[in-house]
Amino acid sequence: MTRAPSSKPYHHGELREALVSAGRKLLEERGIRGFTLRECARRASVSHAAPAHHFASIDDLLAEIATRGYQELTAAMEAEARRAATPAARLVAQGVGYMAFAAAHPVLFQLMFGREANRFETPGLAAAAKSAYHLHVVAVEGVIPKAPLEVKQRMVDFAWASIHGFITLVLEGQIGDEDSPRALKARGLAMLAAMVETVVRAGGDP
Amino acid sequence: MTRAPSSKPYHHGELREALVSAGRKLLEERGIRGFTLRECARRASVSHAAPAHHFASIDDLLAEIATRGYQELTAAMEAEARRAATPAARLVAQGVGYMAFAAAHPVLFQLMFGREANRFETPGLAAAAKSAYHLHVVAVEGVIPKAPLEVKQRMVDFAWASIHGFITLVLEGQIGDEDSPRALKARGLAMLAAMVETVVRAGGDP
DNA sequence: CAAGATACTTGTCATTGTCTAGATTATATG
DNA sequence: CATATAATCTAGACAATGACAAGTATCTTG
Repeated sequence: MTRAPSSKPYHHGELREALVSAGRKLLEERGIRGFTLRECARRASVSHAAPAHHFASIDDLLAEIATRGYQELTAAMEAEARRAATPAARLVAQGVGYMAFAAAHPVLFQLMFGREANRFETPGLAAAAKSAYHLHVVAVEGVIPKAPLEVKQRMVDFAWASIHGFITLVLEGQIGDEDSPRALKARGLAMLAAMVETVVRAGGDP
Repeated sequence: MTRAPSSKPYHHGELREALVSAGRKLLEERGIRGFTLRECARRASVSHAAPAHHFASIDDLLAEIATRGYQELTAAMEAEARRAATPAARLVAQGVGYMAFAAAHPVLFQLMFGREANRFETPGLAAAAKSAYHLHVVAVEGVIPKAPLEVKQRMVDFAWASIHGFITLVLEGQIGDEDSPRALKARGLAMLAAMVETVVRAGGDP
């Protein structure tokens, strides 16, 4: 199918993918401000103007990278969730998946949830973000299926905010900067436990 | 005291302050990626190389702007907290102040809690961030003074994460993008109420 | 095989951060 | 007060960047 290029063919063949992949690495290495189109092109072994045929602008490439990020985040949450036996365990597990993804790809995560990627609004980006969001909704509904809709919505806000806030503060060094990785994980799990307890109570009280 | 410059004196007089002030406006206008030193210089009516005498690099200026941001955030939280009658009300009020500040200065807030400002580590930046953090500690301790230290610490994590996560998701458009400002504020308050209830319960149970 | 579309290169432009050298003003020392 | 010295600013230069234009090579389709 795809022939192995002997020397250097004029057509790259999979330049779009190569740019996304190189860009992702570059992003983690140098941060958002250090991200450049030309360096992506260099790493893909093409000229500096080649990317223009696949991405309208640097923001377009960033949006694509962010989109992939949302897809991976969703997959990471789902993978953890599958191991959970109860709805409450699933909510915790998704939180663990969420945090683990963010910790593994801190700059990508910041790109996804910063305002930079959204400057170039792609339908794919919105859809990918939506499906990650949907996982939170499903997990919370599993825990409090009989609660009124408004309570459910508020608890989705609450669950997501706790998870997202905690890992964001950790990544920025505001929380647990002096803790061992082990201790930090315990802090995260304690946070998730408190969150789930709140959700359970909100559904089971009345 | 400070004479009003008739035409254009060679020395600006307060260039450092002018750069910080101009930079802050520029930041909100164009986002982090659109922030440039030369535009700051232009807005302060000096040459492009003038800022170098006050800031070692563009990251240094960004760090200074972030530092001011933390100081203002602290002040905003304290101002709200002063109106609160009970410890629980204070915890909520500080959360309101936190969110209001973030909503009023979204890009500055993103700078403060992104990884960009921290690339250039200033002692002032760390101190300013610390004192904002300290307010959360004090507020939580007020609500559950008799709880064990570890519970307190976990609840500080929890409270801060909830507040920070919620407003971050709002700013990014992930939460409440279709709500009216009024409805969104209600969602925020509901979130804070759920958070405070959890903190109270964590302290009063045993 | 021809013709046109696609993928890529080279060259260019204004703009950027940072550096060096020089000009101007403030301050301190005698 | 005079003058040396430091602080502040300007002007010019450099490599790097994002974007655009124009040309070249390869693929595809008729």
